[in-house]
Amino acid sequence: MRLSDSIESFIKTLITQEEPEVELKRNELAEYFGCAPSQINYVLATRFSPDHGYIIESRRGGGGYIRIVRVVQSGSQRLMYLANERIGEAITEADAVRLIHQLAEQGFITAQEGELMRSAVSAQALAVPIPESIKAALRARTLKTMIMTIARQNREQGV
Amino acid sequence: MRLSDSIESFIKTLITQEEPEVELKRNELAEYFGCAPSQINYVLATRFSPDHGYIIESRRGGGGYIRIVRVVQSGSQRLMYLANERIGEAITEADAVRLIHQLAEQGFITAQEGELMRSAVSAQALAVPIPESIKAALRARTLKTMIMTIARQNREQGV
DNA sequence: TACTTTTGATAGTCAAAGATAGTCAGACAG
DNA sequence: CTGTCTGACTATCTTTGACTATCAAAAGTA
Repeated sequence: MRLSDSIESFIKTLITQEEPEVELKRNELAEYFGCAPSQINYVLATRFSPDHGYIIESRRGGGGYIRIVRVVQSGSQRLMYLANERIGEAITEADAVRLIHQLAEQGFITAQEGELMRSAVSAQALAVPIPESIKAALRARTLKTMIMTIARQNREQGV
Repeated sequence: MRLSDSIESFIKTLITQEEPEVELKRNELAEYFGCAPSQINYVLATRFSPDHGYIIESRRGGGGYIRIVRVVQSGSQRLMYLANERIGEAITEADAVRLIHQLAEQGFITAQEGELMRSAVSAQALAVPIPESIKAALRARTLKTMIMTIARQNREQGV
């Protein structure tokens, strides 16, 4: 069994129905598995990304931590579909606007939140000197991260 | 745990709705927490700055003190100030988080909208291969655009 | 008395050390 | 070739201590 898989499973046993978030020390976890600390980052990046339905928060320095939050039930469906199939690795502004509109129509977000999301992926926000391909990737990641945040809020409110 | 957080909480329990200011002795507080007096300054600088919505007044010498006052500002002028002066051409994630927190505290946005904004400028959203300098510029533009959107919403609602 | 100096009590600043986490290029394994 | 893993380097956050600045009151002085 691959190390990454073990770490992944381990973390997943810590995340339960009642408590869908864990807080870890990167160094402790690395020591527990006898691996380089950066290995933890690799696992987080490849198995706990927004694409997988997770949000990561962390802090450096004394008392630092990594918090892993599961925002959607495995196979919870509609949002994951939107995130993975509809958005993918890149998305145009026009498609993003359409998607946001649907989210609002389906009651996932309020009109105000929709406008905020639209601002975040607008040409104006992305008006920095980088290739359009990178902008499309940024739009995708930003949208997905925002959608995961919404999902998390909904979950916390029992929606 | 983290000393700074304890001190921060302690001070915040002393500041209430009815009494938005406290007066403290730096040395007494330091002794209470068993730390170096300069630790208090660190907490004030990182958690009670004007950016956090507080003003500090103090006096040295015999009978010296530190007074912490929570300030409440409002109006869309404030939003413009934040967008133009406070953000500039680039901003770090940490600064962005502080600013968003302040927007929420001052009632411009809901806590949920704040989290949405946070996610839009999070490391996770910006995890594409571009230099940190570009990311800082993107954060700045994204934040400004979102703030302008909020300002417009407020106007339309006559806030 | 009126003015100046000294002293003790505070608070402020800053740089260094300590404690974490993040990034990325390259080695490695299947 | 792809995905995994590591290590060196970087970034960020916290804590401390030595040194500095300020103030009020007491003491000294004319």
